Amino acid sequence: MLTDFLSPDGLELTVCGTGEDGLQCLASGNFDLIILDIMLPGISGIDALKQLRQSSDMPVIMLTARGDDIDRIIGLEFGADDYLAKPFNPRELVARIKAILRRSQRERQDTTHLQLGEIELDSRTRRASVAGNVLRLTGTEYEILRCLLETPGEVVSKEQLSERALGRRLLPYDRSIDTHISNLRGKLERAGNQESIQNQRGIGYTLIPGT
Amino acid sequence: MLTDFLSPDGLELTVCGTGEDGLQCLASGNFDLIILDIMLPGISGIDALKQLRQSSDMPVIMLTARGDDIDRIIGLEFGADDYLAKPFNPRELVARIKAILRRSQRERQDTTHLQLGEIELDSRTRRASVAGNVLRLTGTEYEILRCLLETPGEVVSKEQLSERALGRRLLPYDRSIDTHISNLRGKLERAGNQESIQNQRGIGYTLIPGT
DNA sequence: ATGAGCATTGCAAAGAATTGTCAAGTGGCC
DNA sequence: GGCCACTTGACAATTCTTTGCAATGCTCAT
Repeated sequence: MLTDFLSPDGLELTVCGTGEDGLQCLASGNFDLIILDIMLPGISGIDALKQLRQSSDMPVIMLTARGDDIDRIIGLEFGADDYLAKPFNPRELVARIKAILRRSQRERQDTTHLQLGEIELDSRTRRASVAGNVLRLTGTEYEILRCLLETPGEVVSKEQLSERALGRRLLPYDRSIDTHISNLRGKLERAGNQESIQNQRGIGYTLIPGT
Repeated sequence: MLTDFLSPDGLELTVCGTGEDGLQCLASGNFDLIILDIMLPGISGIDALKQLRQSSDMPVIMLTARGDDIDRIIGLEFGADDYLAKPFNPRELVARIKAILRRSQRERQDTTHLQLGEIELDSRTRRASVAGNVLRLTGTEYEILRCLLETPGEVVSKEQLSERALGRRLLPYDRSIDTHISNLRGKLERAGNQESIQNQRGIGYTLIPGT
């Protein structure tokens, strides 16, 4: 039933019958949000939530029996993001899903001030600088640098860079990222930073503290 | 209230009522991160931050009144790492605390310096050197040397090396590791180091203190 | 102890895949 | 048109893998 209501809005849904099923499903797939019924066969919704929260802060909307304040309060305290009493209006569910997705998306991209060594990046003004020299970066270059700065020292795959900076999947024989990286390196070097972006062959790129 | 939300995640908290209090508290204890309210009795949060930044680069999260852009911008310019508008979602605070701790922890351990005899390895810049001569290692060679340096004197199996340096299982008839070891030896020797990488037949390789 | 037989390793060289970079091409926008 | 950002293609350079063979080490029967 839910699937019918969600798909017109471009939302995809995977249904799991039990808590165990759900947790297993989570491990195997890539999801943005969880709708969790308190009343579950097997482990309870609360327990499932508790377990989930140990490893993830994925948004959760709880479904509770009507007026069941206790569950609701407990749920919110264990880190649910919203709740809905059954029976619910499907349109309301869609609205809440969208509200939460919007918020969590904003939170993700809302880290304001990134810095590594002499490289600084202010997402408020979308400006980057090296040792105080402001860089003239294009939009794509800025996004790539931001991806790298968010996890300094760790490898970021070209797939990730393509999806986040270019907004599309990385295609075979796609040289765009390579070219952007090359240009970005050039700008960083001209501003005084050497060898900060390193390639990990077949994996991606790493940003290391520069000279 | 905050204490209740932070302790489940293993975070300890010390609360100070005023800015003066806070600065004094900092001097006496060992902290990882500061949550700073702009609105403080006594000196303002901004002033406290300014003062703090003269002697420390400890991570700071600022709490501002909702939508108070001015405070936020000033705060970031004086070196806050992130901000949160009041009233805030406690989970969001926890998430940001963790993000910042993760970052600053990584920066700290990225300065890790491995050394054995005259072989040195700087994981910050991913550079290796022998007796001061910087080596030109490829990514894989660097990873292999790092594996060996992490447990000097102990045997590291080829399986481990393959998984950590190449990111795949060691296949039958796979000679890649052997070849990389060979090349690595060549580079070490040319830089002045003799016989540091020894083979343990059927088991793996060992790094021993060099010449 | 000795040497044949087997598995493992060292190393060089060829081959394949990935990446760096330049230059040209495309398309949007003023 | 002219400018700018992005994409694409070409070519060289780099890095990794595979292959071949000689060298080494281990086991076991003699």
